[in-house]
Amino acid sequence: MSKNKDVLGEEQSGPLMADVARLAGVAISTVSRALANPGRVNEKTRQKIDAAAKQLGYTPNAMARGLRVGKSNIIMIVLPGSLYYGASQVIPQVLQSINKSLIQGGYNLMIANLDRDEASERHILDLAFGGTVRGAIILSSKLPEVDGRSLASAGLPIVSMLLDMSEVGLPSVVTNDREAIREATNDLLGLGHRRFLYLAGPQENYHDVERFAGVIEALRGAGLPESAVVRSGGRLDYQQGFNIGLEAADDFGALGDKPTAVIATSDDMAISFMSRIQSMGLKIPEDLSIVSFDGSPVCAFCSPPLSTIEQPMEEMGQTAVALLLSAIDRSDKPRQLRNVIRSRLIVRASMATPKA
Amino acid sequence: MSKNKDVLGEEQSGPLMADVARLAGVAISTVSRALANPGRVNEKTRQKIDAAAKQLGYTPNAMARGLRVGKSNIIMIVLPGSLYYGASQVIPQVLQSINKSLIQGGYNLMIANLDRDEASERHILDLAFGGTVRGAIILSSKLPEVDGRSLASAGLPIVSMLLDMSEVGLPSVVTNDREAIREATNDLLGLGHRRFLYLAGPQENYHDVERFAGVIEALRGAGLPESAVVRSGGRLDYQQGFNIGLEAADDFGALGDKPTAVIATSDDMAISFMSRIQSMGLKIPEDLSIVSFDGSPVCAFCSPPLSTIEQPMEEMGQTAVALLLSAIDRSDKPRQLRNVIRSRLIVRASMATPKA
DNA sequence: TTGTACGCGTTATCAC
DNA sequence: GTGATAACGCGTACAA
Repeated sequence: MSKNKDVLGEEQSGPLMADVARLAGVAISTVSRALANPGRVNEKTRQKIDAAAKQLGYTPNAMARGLRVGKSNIIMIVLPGSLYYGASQVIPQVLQSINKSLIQGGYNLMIANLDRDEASERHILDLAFGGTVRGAIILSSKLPEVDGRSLASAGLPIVSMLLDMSEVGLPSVVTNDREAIREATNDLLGLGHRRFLYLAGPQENYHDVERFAGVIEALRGAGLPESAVVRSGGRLDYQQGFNIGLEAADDFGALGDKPTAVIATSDDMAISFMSRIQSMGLKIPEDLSIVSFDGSPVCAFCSPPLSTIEQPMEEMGQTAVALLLSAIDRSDKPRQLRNVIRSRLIVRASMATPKA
Repeated sequence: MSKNKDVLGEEQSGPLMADVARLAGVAISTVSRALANPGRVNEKTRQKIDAAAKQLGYTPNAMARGLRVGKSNIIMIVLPGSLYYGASQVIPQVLQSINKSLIQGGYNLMIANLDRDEASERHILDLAFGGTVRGAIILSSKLPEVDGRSLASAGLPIVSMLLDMSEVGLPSVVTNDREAIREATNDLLGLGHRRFLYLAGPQENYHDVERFAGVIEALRGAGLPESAVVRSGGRLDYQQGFNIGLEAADDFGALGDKPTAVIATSDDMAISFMSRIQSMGLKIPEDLSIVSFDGSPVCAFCSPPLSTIEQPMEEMGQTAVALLLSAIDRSDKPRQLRNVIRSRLIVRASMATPKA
């Protein structure tokens, strides 16, 4: 029985299963079955029930169902605050891709921000332990852990995206950063470059390690020493990639033996770096070649157009969701924890043969 | 009693209120009170209960509470698919700002995509009528409506953001688009520009109308006819702002009496437009001045740096949440439906006096 | 195939 | 101030 009261100011509550049952002339449980397992009910009664439900505009109550079956249909995505910064377009792409895949599977997406304060950790843990969410996709290297509660021990399926956490047992969807940047470096070597500047991200994290390793591997392959690359950036307190690029440009100006090619770990850094470098009178790519990471659409419209390594966010999101849902449905462990999605170098005019 | 079974493969379920009650030696209802209304319980027993809860790592079940009190603590944000495109950085900023404000109020944020298909509408309606969400913030001009169910009649507090929907009774948080673009146009007039190109957004929507009106108002103020501005863009099927800019640049090339200033309704359009215009041999700002909308950080690093009208997304998000929560708590109507947050023109080198 | 009865975990209403 | 008890709306054994 709908609790609708005609008194204004009262909470409205839509039609209940009981209302549908009464209108269709059947028991509540029959309605329940007709809606959930349409197969286990007489075709004729099912039609009666469907008609009644439609007539009343009935919508099942998700919380009541969730409580009863002991499961929610909400997945949370854990976003570190630092990811929000910059032009990388990563967040919208990831969210749209993941949400789309989730909805097809009957799930909803909830956002959880993981900042550096304990409150945000506690909040995420409440979501996990309070039964609000059924699984999590994390884009953070650190799992929330407060007061003995830990996201890892919440009994919740978790999939890591962007960061490889297969070593701690989490299914992970990552790109082949190291390989991609190695190939990009090889391209630069092939053009004749012998001295490099590497713009590190804000943290000594997985990506930084992998990407720098890719550069080193390429150098080794060409018989060059590690000293052929100079590191810049990597400041923990800089979240805006743009700032890193500016600082790095200043660093570059102060450098003695100048590199002829720059490898940036994000498009933001590359864009602001290039801007300042050009205002210092240097020409791209004549004086300096640049390649970066992220694949932001805006790179195509820089002057000169910027070479960048595109990360297939759409596919990563789909894969992450697929892994998560399979972990939820059949609780079997995935065959391989580490799932690599290949990224792709988009070559543009910012790379050329060195002048001297 | 926690249903933990030591059998592997069984669903884990954390400690219940009953477990806390037993450990503290009190009744379940007392635990409930101690946690919800700490004032209405003896200080000493409250401490016992808190200790027991902490020891067990108890987290209240959100669905059970929601079912009982008939309210959820989830807010949904309705994002139109078209908003995801481009470099405008609008989505991440909005999400972060809104989520932060919501969490402070004890709410969580759920994402709902509104595409052009009926399925996405139905999905949003299920969320609303199924009791999953307690309120909605919409960034879409159209409210989902399928099979007689309509989001407007879901009995759910709704706040519109970016788009002014005060005319249909929805509290709205908008920027002063028209005024801001009028002032920007005035600045261009002051520099000596008399002929303009206006790059319209993908739809004849609220923003387009407002912004174009701002241009016209400025022209009128200067005694110029409406024909002083040429419209370009505004194609419905183009979602990527970058493409609009490219098309518009081609349109510009074919134009007879060439404008000397461009007003773009998004940074994406302006960036790609400028890129192609420059590759056609024209110089910015000598041959053509440009100003655009969005305030993307990347504009500062274009060549030349791009003047843009910054929309204070952070403040808009906070205001939207404040409106929504006040509508939830005290169900009184807000004094004013239309809430205007002032945007701000950031002047950069892309604007100058016309050559001829 | 359909109906009856109970329980999911919590909060609110009542007595005590 | 505290404890027993009845809901909240739905799913699912079990019986019919």
